[in-house]
Amino acid sequence: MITSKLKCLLNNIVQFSEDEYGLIEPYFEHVTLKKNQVLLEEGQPCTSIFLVESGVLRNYYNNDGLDVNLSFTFENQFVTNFEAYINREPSKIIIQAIEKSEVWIIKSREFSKEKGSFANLSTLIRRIAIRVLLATEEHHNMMMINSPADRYRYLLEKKPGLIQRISLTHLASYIGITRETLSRIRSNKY
Amino acid sequence: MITSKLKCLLNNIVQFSEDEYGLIEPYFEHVTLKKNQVLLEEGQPCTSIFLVESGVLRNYYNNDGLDVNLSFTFENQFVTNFEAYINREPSKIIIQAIEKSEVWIIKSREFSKEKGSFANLSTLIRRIAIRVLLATEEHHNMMMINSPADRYRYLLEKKPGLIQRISLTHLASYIGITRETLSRIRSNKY
DNA sequence: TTGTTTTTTTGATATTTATCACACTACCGG
DNA sequence: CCGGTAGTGTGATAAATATCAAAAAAACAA
Repeated sequence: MITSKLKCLLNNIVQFSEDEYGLIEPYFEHVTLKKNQVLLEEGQPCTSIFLVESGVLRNYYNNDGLDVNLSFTFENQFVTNFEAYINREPSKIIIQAIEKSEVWIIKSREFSKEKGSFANLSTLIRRIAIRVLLATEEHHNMMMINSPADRYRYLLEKKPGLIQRISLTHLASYIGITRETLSRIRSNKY
Repeated sequence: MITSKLKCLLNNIVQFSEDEYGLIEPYFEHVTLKKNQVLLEEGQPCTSIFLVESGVLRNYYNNDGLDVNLSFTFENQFVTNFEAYINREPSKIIIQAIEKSEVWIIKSREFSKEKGSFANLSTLIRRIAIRVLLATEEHHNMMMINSPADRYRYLLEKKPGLIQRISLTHLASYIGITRETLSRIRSNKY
């Protein structure tokens, strides 16, 4: 069921009519995730885009038993694994709730045939794709900052919410350093 | 003038009719760049997508006088600065030819009004955007590999063409290390 | 060719970061 | 309130990487 809250979120991106909401409704599913529950598993196909209504998702992959965090998705943000989504490959990445989260699953792969006859839906997916792209690019540019301490300071300035809500351990992997080093950066040892 | 070579490149992405080529022709411009010539300058708006017909482009930004290389674009590949393109901001990045290059400038921002009435064009731009996105994501994932030596080995295996055609200095900045360190990695000092 | 410039390599040293081991703290359920 | 567990901080040491300086090699132009 498409709630008024969801409509409000979507209307920020594309204006839908009530008739259109009726048409797209079957492709929206609402789920509640417990802390640490996995939304997209490694090896699974990725046919959906996820929209976080509340809570936080962690987007990571596992490298020899070691987690590498790629992104965190907060309220009103979208996430998916584009590589798996576009190329119809099994996902190499894992998406997990790190707090209790309310998430909308947009099963956009399923209505791809209908998109041609439904311009607004096509526009919605395209705009979401661009948002996800820009978020990836931003993290990418952050990672190109040579010193880890500078990367942390960049986040402090540009993404204070991230620093507040994400644990030191997760943040360290996101910045590309060890827990210990981030702990020392934080206490101004460097 | 839309050449048969360009048609061949575009047909890999979307099938256009001869009539359609007539319509989109005004938005395609062919340029020849000398070595080191700049295609997109810092601070300029970015209203085009670039398609490399021959040669190589370097996509980088300048950080306190130091170049940070973000990507290299080879034959048949597309590049643009999405952040500037989408948000209509001045570009923070610079695109430069590092060899003599033949490039198509696709002035896609200019025909955005016509896109609605021209589904194929819309599809072309969307598919190009996805290609650029996936390339960015791939570099991003490469950068998350912790050790620079492993990043180099990854490129050796997955992108041998890159290693062959890009100078050590440019590669080092792309991998995120100094020239000297890359030189030593290459001669197996580590 | 020759000289000039750019790029790459090498060495010595300083700095940064990882690793390992363990102490400390905060939080949660019984 | 207690005890367990997950998360964070600290110290000592090893490893990786940057920095600086200079030589060697390669590319380029006259």
